[in-house]
Amino acid sequence: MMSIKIPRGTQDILPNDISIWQYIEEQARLVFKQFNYQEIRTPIFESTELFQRGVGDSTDIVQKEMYTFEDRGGRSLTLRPEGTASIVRSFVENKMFGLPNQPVKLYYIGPMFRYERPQSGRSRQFTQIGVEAIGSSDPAIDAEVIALAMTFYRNLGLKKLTLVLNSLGDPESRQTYRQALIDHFKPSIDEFCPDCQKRLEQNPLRILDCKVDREHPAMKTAPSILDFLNSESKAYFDQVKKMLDDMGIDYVVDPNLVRGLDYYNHTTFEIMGEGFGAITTLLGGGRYNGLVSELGGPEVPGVGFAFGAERLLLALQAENVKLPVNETLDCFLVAIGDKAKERTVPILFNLRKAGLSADKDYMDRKVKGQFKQADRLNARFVATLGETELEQNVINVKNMATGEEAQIAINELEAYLQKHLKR
RNA sequence: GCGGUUGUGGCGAAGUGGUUAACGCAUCGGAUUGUGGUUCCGACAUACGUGGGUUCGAUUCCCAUCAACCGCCCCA
Repeated sequence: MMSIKIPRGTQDILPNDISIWQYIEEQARLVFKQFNYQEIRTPIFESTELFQRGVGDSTDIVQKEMYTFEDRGGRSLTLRPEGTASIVRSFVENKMFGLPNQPVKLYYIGPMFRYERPQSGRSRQFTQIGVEAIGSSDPAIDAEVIALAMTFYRNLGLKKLTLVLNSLGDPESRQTYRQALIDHFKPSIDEFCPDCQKRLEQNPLRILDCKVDREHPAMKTAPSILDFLNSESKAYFDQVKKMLDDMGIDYVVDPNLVRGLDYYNHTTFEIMGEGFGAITTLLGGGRYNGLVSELGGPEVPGVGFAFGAERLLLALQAENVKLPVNETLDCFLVAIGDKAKERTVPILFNLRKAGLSADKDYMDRKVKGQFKQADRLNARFVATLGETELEQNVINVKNMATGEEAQIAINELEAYLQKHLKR
């Protein structure tokens, strides 16, 4: 019989690797706290319509990447492909626009799902960590969110980062720019790839993002969004940039930075880093002023970002960043003989009750094997109990780093360890 | 959705159209009848991704399929 295998594009995170995940989440929560963002947890599946309306029907995500299924009640549900739509849904549904604390500053950590061909830095289930600040259209909040992202990465020790910035302007600017793009590309659209031909009417901004036609002459002469920003949009963007300057955060402006999701306007940004061989997007975000009302709420602005934890791990690896994730065990109990083995059970339990991390052998190993096991577990102390110790009610304690040994009364073991584990 | 590479024990990795499929690591045991991270010796191990085909015979050849890795599209 063939054994059952893990679904395509998914991954087990085994105990050996879990500490780095816990570390990253811990660091993220720490920064979020510093910037005063609070955690929110929403379901990993939602009504399909939420993503169709929220993310946008013309996006690749909705057109070909969603895990959609029907439940027994005939409802169309979808495993969330991204976080923002769900957060905004929850914001509206729970009437968070009425809370006294505005803007509402939220973060989330959890799995997302996209039906795609798996490869480096891309799987069908992946982990996103993101933040949303909903309720304020102060450029300072855009800058704050970006600063938060950069702070997090810097804290972890990443150096090779590039912050890429753009503005899509307000709906009016975007509309005039859209028309300008259509006028610009229309004469030569037959020379473009089929995807771009579709994009011309659907979402001409995305043509700029096309890698296939990058060298086409019309691409190079294409108008820049920055020339189409009306005065308010331009002023807004200038303020965001100034605040980043004031905080000493470097960035490059890329007028071709068009994100794949339809809901963005004004500020958009990405953080590029060394992912896997090439430079890649580690994080993406932007402002989404129309989304809350699009999803049935009042006219409330928002801004946020999300990054992929798996890609972060790749970047940390690529930059060879060492993380402090050494797992140790306070004490390992070695027993010699059946009597000692029995006696070891309550001793172990007492250590654990006292708050120490401790373990013993369960594989009937010889003494040497038990010490090897202790070593593998990174035990700081090994307490050995044999016939001779048992007779005198003492136990032999060895410091594994220094090799020092001491013989102490069994009932003083815990106190002894507590004392020597300090420092 | 398209293209490339690969698929042998827990891991890594040789190899062959034909009786028992190398080796290394890991694990366990011994040297050291009660002490680890170094040595030496020994032992163990549900292995040729799956399904067909060719053949007297296939892990090896052919086809298909699945999966992994990488690239494209797009994105986290």
